[in-house]
Amino acid sequence: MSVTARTESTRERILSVAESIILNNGFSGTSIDDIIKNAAITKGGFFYHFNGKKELAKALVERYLEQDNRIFEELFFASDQDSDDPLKQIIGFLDRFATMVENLDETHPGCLVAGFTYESQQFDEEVQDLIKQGVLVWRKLFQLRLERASEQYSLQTDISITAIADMFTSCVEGGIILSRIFKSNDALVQQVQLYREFLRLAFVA
Amino acid sequence: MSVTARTESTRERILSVAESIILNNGFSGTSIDDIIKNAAITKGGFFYHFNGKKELAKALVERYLEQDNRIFEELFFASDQDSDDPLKQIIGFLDRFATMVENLDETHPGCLVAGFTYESQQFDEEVQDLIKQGVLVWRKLFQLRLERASEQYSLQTDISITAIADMFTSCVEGGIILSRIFKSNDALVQQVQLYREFLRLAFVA
DNA sequence: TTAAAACTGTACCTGAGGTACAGTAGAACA
DNA sequence: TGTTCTACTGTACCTCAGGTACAGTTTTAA
Repeated sequence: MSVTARTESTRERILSVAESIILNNGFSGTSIDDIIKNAAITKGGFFYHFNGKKELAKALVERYLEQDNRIFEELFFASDQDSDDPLKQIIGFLDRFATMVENLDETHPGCLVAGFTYESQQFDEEVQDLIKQGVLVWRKLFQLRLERASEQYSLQTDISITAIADMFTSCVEGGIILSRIFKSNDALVQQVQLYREFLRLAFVA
Repeated sequence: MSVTARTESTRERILSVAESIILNNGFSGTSIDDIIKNAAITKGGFFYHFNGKKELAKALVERYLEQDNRIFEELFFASDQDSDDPLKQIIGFLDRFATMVENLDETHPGCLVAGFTYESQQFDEEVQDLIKQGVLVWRKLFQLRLERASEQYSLQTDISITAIADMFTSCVEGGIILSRIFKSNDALVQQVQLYREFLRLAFVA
């Protein structure tokens, strides 16, 4: 194991453990002691990797968005193979996303972006901007295909394509909250399916 | 001023101040000192009204759900006057809700239910159950009317009426998160309008 | 074998959350 | 008018979390 790998695995372990605790206790509700106990590391070790909690927050958001984008790209890559039709690509993506959630062993862990939004004053401008840029990336993923779809299909609503693109994020965030409250992934799966149904009804041949 | 009124106004002031700070800093991120400074009260005064932070949390959720239900009932009462058609009642409600959000001076303050969901381990079973019951009340508000609507209209999707009822909560919670990230109520208004559009397209005469 | 990276261990400071309780202002009631 | 209770204020104190600092130890690459 190289030095880099050793470092990365410890750093990654800290981030992974921190994220899972934070999603259930909030950022302020999670102590560094909580994190180091579960990551099997000492306080000194923690501060070797991160200058403090603020730096951890930034690293967590960066890591979360990277992981998320990787998954989204994979799902869209698979769906893009199936069809050239932009609407079918989106619907394929949503079906794959729903299946992925259905196959989770436990309730969806939650979204760091949403969690941090309800504690936004704890973070500096930089982290808040990272979050905003992250959501804009999700928007773009859908907006591009929805705009192409609106050329081939007749759109049955006046609401902007941008808002319809954001509706994915909205349904997922809303669905996650419902799933956490009801302690079942069904709610999230259903909200994603409902977004799919909306697109099916709003774009007619 | 009666004794009761004096008490109630102080207690109410504490709750109101606490809610607004908590929605921006999280529950754990909000200190009792933060609350008492902004509520112009001493620590002793705070502990006269609440036995501690846990009791405050419970009171906050109870108060939030009561206020929320009062607003929802008012909006539905107004819409129920306009029409006997259950679908039109819901659409009237959504339009009024959207207008209410549009008329807010500042960005929507956020939803305590969503905020607490991302810090759920900080609260005991009782508070978590209060939150769950609150969401079930919102579900019922829509489900009753949607079921009646499904008798008069042809429903264009297989997804359950319950999930369509929960979609209101989902769109609002998702819309609030988007609005907070983009620092504009437009996103929330649009997501509510999109739910309206979904219902319009899903229920055909 | 050496030097740097990746830690451990300890000690210490500040401030938040919370407890306890004695004292006091003001309304209500007799 | 004085009494009494509610609704506080003020103070003092305890514990633990967040964070700092840094010296010492192990691990790894060259």
